Amino acid sequence: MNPALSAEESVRREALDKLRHLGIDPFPASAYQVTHTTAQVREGYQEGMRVRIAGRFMNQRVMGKASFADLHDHTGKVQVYMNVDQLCPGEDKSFYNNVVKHLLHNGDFIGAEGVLFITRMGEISVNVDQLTVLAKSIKPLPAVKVDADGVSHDAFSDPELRFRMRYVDLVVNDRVRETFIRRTAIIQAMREFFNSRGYLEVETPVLQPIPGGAAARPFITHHNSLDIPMYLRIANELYLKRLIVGGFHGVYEFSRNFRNEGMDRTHNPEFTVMEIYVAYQDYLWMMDFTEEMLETICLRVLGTTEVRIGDNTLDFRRPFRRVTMTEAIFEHTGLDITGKTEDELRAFCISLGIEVNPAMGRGKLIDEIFGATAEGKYIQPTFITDYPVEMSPLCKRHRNNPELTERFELMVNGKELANAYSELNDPIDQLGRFEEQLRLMERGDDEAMYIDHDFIRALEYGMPPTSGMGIGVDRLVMLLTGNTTIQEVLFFPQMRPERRETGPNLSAFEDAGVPRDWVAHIIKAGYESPEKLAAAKPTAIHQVLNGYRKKNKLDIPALQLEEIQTWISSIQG
RNA sequence: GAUCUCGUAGCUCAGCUGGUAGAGCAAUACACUUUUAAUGUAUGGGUCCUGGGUUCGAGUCCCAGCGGGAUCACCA
Repeated sequence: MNPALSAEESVRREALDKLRHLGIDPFPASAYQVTHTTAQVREGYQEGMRVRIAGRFMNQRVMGKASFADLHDHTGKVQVYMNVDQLCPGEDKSFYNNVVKHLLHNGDFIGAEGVLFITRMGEISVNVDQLTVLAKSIKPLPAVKVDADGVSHDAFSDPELRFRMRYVDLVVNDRVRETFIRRTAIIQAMREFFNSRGYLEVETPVLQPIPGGAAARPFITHHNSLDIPMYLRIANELYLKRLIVGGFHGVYEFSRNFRNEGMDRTHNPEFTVMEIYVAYQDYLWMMDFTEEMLETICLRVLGTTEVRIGDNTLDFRRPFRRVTMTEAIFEHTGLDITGKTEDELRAFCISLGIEVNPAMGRGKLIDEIFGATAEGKYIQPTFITDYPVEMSPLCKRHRNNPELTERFELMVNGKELANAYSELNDPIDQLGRFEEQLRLMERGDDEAMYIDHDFIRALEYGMPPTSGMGIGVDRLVMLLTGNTTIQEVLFFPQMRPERRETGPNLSAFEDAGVPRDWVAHIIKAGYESPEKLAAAKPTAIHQVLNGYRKKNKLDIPALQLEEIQTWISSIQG
């Protein structure tokens, strides 16, 4: 009877003790060797076959001397049938009557051994003759029921609780487990696609002295023995290019990146990007490669290139449409940005109702126009190519137009999914672009990039022509699992930490000599702290507590007045 | 960071213009040896997020805080 526990939790804790009294360890140490998964039972059914399975005991249906329950394991569930004569062939029926009917609870892990049969209702079941408690669950799982049509009743649906307690979410919501299995399948398909072409998976620093490779606010930490600030990476791009300088012809990394920015349904402070760099290739090749990769992943993981998301059906079948940035803006606004000055573009932005400020250069203004008018319109996979040079400081200038770059972004469902360049490998141009970023920073652009002099030095030693591509893994998983929030595809999305419950301090009572058994009752009786207890008259406490004991039929000795006086003098020190 | 919105039993939710805290599932007890959202009968379970305020009286109205969600902004 701890006031911090719900009635159900108390019942389960009492069941622990009762099991121990019966000589059953609720948390046995020894391994339990299963012979089948529940899926193997369902698929390889043979009447009379003996199986040993293990999993969570769920949704028990007691019918007197017989009962049913579902045993859930990582492959699904199978029904177990327990009747008193099978489980207790001798005179002593107490295992069935006590343990099975009263001391097992929803969510307990059990092992079950028995023979297979099919019930009158036509369900494959295990007629259990050996049942082993493997681990008690002392907190009740949400009571989700799924009916014959697969409809969930009383689903565990509160997003806060689901994301804070993903372990519970995974147990009671099957779809969640499937989403994460598919996430891993997508990543594996991608990895196999790269490996089959001979590209090398690598690892590069997460802790970086300069947060380079992208424009974003970093998380800052401090290295004690070097006594310098360190940054969690916002990107790994500059390190992968160093490896191309070093002679690898193709490298890729699944990079967990960290950005100290807002959180919403498509942004988490840490997120995963797959970046790949291939020597001697350009962005045109990379478009072909990206199409092929996505088509392959879809076929491998989904068996089709079509994906339903919301009201849209996306098709990842090659080839994807290719549109230049200039064409895209013309298509959606009627404006041809070719040759337009910064002032003309700014005026156009204002006419579209886009907020502008003096820090915005020509490239930024074009990007704003695109973002406001065109970006959301590309539902089917579409490559947007040839971005203005100011927006792309790490990208090679376009072979036909020095104001543009050889860059593409892949837009899917109105959002950016991938980003790729013909990588800038001219060290002098690269330094100039970094210096331009510095000027933007001085103009007030807080997203401009830092200069990484070691990276410049690497380029000075020579980097082959290279194309690189980055793809948002979380967003890809969202698309291929039909989810619209990033939290649904991350096991543990970032949330504000829970406030620690500042409940009554139980040990403070024990320190004052109050018997352990009494502490919870004393709090429940209204004395929330030792100080409150000491402020009351000992005779009154004596009467209240013994009255409480009698009313609640507590199985602990009645209190003597002297004991209470001892506590109080102890509290008062 | 801004705006809107939500916070009631273990879970999902009702609770009207302020008047004794409700349901289903879950739990407990009993009955029931092939049930399956098992069923039937009975019982227990609440700091109505927290703290102030208005009021004879607040789950309900007001203010502040905490936490979530949505929409923005920033970004991928």
